[in-house]
Amino acid sequence: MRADPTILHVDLDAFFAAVEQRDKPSLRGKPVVVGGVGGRGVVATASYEARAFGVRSAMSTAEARSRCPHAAFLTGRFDAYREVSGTVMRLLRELSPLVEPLSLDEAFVDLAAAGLDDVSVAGVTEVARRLKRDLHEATGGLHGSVGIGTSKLVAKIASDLEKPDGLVVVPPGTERDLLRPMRVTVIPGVGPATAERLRRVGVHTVAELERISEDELVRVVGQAHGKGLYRMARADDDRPVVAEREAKSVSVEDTYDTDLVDRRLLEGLLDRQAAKVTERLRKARLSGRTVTVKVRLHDFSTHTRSLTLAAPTDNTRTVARLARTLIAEVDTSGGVRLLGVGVSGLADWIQEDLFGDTEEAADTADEPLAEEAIARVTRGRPWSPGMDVEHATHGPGWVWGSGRGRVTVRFETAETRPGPVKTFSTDDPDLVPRPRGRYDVPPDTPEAGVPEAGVPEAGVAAPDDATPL
DNA sequence: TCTGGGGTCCTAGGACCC
DNA sequence: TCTGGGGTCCTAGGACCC
Repeated sequence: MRADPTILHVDLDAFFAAVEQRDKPSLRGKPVVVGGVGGRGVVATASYEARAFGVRSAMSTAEARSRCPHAAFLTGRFDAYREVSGTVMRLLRELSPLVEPLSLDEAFVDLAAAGLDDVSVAGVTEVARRLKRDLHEATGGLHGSVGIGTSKLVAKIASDLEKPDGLVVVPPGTERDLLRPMRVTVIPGVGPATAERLRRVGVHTVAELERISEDELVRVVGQAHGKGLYRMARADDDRPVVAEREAKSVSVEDTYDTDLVDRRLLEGLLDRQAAKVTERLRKARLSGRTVTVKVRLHDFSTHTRSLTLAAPTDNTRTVARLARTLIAEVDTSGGVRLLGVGVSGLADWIQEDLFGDTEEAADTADEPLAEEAIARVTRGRPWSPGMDVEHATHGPGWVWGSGRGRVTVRFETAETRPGPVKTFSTDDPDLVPRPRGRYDVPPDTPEAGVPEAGVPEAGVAAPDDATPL
């Protein structure tokens, strides 16, 4: 805990849904749900209009549909979210060199490193007001909630208090009074399992948590968690804002619409995932020693099998071969709903295979039977709801929905007013996926005057890159 | 119509080493 | 011929976060 309120936490309000409403004017003021749209999808973000109907993050999309059938259900456009996130993070770094992103829509900023003259409550309140205004302008209308306090704990809790579009500064010395009446679940790290353990010893609020001894807490929730909670209950938190964090693992996983049993199919899918993971490793110039296969069975039980190599690898065939070996150790006969491949124990990228074992895209060419089955099972739809498209004569728009050989498009962008809704054949050559950044940079922002600024070279989505959330 | 995907951190037992 | 104790690595599972 610092003497001055110099830790700031920003959280963009209903982030994914807000970006969709920005880029799709007809959805402004309407319920929007972003997440998986398949039979086993869950909600990533719901707009506040959808939350009014009881739609929440992590709820199954099926339940969200029943609660709010008239909402727009969209798959995520992560390139767009990453772009907006980048804009926000740049803004924060103008405020202070010490910025710690927690996710695309959240970050801590250390104002002590910002060289401010005035870190009084009034001073930092003014800083936050300016930040919210700048953020609103730079993002084309998004809102963020800001919390400021003497620690990460307090700043994070504060940003949540007046959502959306909130601004809460917790004056030094008032932290414990703020926390005491709150439920223990406000403390990050206290989820359902920990809350239940605490409930069993009569602890529901932070005030009650404060009355438990450290030894007792360690007995109830374990060593690390217990000691941490003992301090958090007293708002005793001096964790630093850490700007650069290195990745510890890279992984890919997919849940399938139906449970899979066929061995060759599972192996073919693992090959694809191994290719994806190693491609990401190579792009990041990383390699790893431990390969992990994750399997979720029909009964939702989750199993992992891992193996550590003597030297790090980023080789697709090495990872694929290990993945096949590892899955053989799991009884998958009852059906597999999720399959994943991960690599951890990361090292800076090392040149390997000096003797010419060159990379190949995939290792499935020798199994054409599985290829067909893979194509049937893979959920990447060519036209997923929400994706950006362009029609030769009607111009830019986005996919409302598709099915039975038809795709319905709403013609509008952030700048063009809502236009017509039209339906096409899914193989209409005049309709193509639209690369990011060509129409969706709002006017009157710094980016608009400098076209290339808002258009990162990686922002072009491949046609088949419609991976569901 | 149950329960995503990408991560981080912790625990606990066994192997292995000094 | 009763056997300590610490440290580190590996593996599997689980809680939690957004």
